[in-house]
Amino acid sequence: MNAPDYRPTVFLPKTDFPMKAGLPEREPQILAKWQAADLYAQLREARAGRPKFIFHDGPPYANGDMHIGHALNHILKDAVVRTQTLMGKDAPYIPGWDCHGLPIEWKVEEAYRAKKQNKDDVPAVEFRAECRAYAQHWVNVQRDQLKRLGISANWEKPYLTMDFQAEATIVSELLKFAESGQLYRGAKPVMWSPVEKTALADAEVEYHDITSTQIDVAFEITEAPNAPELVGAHAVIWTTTPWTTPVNQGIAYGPEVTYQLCRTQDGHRILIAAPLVEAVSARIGSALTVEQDVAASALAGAVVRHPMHQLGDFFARPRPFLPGDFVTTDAGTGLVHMAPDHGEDDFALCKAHGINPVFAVEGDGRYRADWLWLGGESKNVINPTLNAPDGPICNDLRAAGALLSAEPFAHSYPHSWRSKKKVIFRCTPQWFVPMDQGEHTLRQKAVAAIAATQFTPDKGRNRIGAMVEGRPDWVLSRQRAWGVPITLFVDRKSGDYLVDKTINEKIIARFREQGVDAWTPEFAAELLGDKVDQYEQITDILDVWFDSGCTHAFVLESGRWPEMQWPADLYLEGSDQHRGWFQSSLLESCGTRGRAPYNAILTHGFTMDASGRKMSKSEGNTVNPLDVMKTYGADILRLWALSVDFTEDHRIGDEILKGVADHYRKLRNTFRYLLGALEGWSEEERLPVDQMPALERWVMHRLSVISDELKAAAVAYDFNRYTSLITDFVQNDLSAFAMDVRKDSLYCDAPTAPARRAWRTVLDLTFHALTRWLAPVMVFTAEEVWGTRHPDSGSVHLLEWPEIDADWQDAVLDKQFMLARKLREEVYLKLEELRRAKTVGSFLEASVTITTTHADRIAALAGIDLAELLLVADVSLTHADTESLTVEKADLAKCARCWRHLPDVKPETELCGRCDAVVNG
RNA sequence: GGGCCGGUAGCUCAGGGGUUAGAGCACACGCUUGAUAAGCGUGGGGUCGAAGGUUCAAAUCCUUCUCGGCCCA
Repeated sequence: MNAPDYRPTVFLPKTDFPMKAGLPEREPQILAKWQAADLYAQLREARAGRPKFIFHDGPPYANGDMHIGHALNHILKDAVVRTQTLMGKDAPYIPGWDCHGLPIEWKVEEAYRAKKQNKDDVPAVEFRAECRAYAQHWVNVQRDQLKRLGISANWEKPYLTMDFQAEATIVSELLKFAESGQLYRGAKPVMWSPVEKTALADAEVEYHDITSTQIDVAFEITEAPNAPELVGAHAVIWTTTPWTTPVNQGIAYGPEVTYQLCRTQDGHRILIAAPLVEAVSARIGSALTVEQDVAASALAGAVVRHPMHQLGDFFARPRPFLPGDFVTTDAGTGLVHMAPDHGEDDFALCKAHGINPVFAVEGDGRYRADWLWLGGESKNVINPTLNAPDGPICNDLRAAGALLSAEPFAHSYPHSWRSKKKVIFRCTPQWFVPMDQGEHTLRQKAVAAIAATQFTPDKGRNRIGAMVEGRPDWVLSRQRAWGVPITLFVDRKSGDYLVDKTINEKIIARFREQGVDAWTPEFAAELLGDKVDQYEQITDILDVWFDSGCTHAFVLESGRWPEMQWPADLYLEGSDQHRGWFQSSLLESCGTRGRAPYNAILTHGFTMDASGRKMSKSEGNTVNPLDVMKTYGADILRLWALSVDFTEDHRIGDEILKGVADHYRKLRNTFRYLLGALEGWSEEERLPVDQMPALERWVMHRLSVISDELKAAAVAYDFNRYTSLITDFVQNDLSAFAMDVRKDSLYCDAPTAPARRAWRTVLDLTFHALTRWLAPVMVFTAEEVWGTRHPDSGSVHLLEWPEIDADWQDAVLDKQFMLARKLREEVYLKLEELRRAKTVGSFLEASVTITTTHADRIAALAGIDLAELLLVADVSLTHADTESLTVEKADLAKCARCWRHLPDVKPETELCGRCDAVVNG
């Protein structure tokens, strides 16, 4: 006989909330609602007067589409701001962009080239206007893309470093350095194109294979306090740029290198590195006899003289041996000739020993007219004939008896991207901020500020600390057009820059009105009056790192965003910013305010491809966040970013995203079940805590414990822990256990039954907790879920941390359930055998008999309905002399409505007592 | 080449001297067909990047190597 169909009498979950998310279509609709309601403004209002959490957004460069690094970075920022907001803080988010600088300048130039136009023919004002328009275009593009990610920020009023107000702030900050005497004009070797007569950036240089002249040059040793026998011998240097020999000022040796004194066939004694004796012998065409080893330490304090010393003055000065870590024995002689004007290593080593550049080569690449050797030579230094074996340099050296070899040499050499001509390193005047000036130096202040800053992860402290301790003075100047000018006037006679507060205020005021275009000769004349000819108006612009170093002043302090405060609680960027923004902000703020502009720094690693390799367009292994959003949705990308260990490098790829999408589905389905299970809920149904059965109290205990753990994770910015706490709770405690156990009550108990009301009360608490906890992660889905149940109560994002009582925590109860769940596992192991033997299908058909020697366990489980918890027909747990666990098919009738196998099933209705009462009573 | 950092199941992550290294997902098999393009259960899967060393005992501490990353040269 067929059982009656009781399905219509069962209270199954009911909801319109779709299982399939359709995020790519749904998310933009939710976004539009937020925008229409101005959710960001609502948030500010909702949190007004609350303790503030000041996050300061680092400005991405306004160039190109959002890439995966931007996406990760902004999702993390958003998660910080949203979790802080959830915890009740007033956490404003002012997004910003870095708008000046070479890459933009370059793009605009590129457009000129395409039109066969020359940048130099375009008025500077016009050129800058185009740069400004270009930057604004990408700001708009990136802003839309970041909005689509669900980032909650003040998109109506972002900060741009090219705003006139920002440009005025940057000038004002620069002048603070000037007024406090923290600027000086020094020199530094830069890539220089003698053809274009301009400095070049690294990005403007390309390498080509060319043939140069390599020469070996002998310098006579005149003093050697640690090895007197060397006096009269010759130290041999090797170079592929003969034109630098007229500017030589010393010789570098490797402190770890062993040298040898060798005798040539014609009886000269020369000093070279031991591993290079053969190579040198071949080059100079003479057998070499090693006379003695010379330790590097013997060279300390030794001195040579220049082959052209007879010219006097500069050339007559002694040239010291200097220890240089960069000296290798890969090629050459193991002794490196030092021309501080023309090499970075040379410059740094000589500077450390008080030897300064001499500026012998001018902008057009020719030796200056008064230079004693080759002054007035018409060829510039990159001219091959000047450097050739039969050219003037080699000829003079040969005549002086110093040229041991001169041959062609093929190598890769930097060229100008624009003119394709060779470039040189050349010292040029630059503006610096000194790191070690005064009693309380900038370096000391910065080091102290680092010690006072909180780092997440803490290793960041190490990294920036090592950099700050070792870094050279800060070079502020660039010889460029698109940027904030260094607004200084230099006295042509004294070389000092003008410090005049009144003038400086006028400069700042003018910049507020006109921005960087204010810095014209006309303005200089207006400021200086008849003294204008006495001063040189500086036309260099500021390194964009200085711009970004000033964002704290503009955004936190200027009052343009009244919701902000100085200093920031947090800066959050990729670990590359230890050298970048973290440091520029630190130095700028220490120089002007004596402390860092932030209390804490959070860094993230880089996103690699699926196999852990760096993404690059040429490798074709990039993952485009815009595509991910189109395919999966922003919430998937967010869940990904907040699931990985972002403090290290981490990966993204198809398999990973599919895994994230699976996690998402689990969470979504749980919400769907909650919504269905809570259908028709009304507040009258709520049951007081003291009437809750044990399982309900245990779930509340778990909610309370997890609430604490989640808060701790959010405060520590440990989002990967935050999300896994939630998914583990949903998967293990709810889905696989409590929800499974309580299906019977939810589906079959009478709606008024206290047991069912208790469970629905807990489901309601769980719903409120989960929607809010997940709101900072799955921003769109949380809103969709919330709106499905509470369509008229505003955004989920306005809500605060769920009210969960610490009193719900119950260690005894937790132990009890740990034991019960352990037992459940053991029983299921046995039941699976029964099932494989086809004795039972559903575990509801099984009967469990347990004996144990542990009376304490029986006592601990007293008051818990084990049959209910294990979803079996019945459980007998008794004390005995042996441990045993047997399972068998229960000899009980099945209730046709609740499917449980029970003793009180009436054959005529096939209903158990409970179900009979619900259906017929 | 230098500074800093990392490598635990197919994937995302726990564990940071002490039983047989864990979780979730994925996979396989099964149950259910009343969360159903869902839910539940069981299972297989790891020389903890490699090699040395310290120790009674190493995924864990040390050294070297290797692979990868960021920043510099």
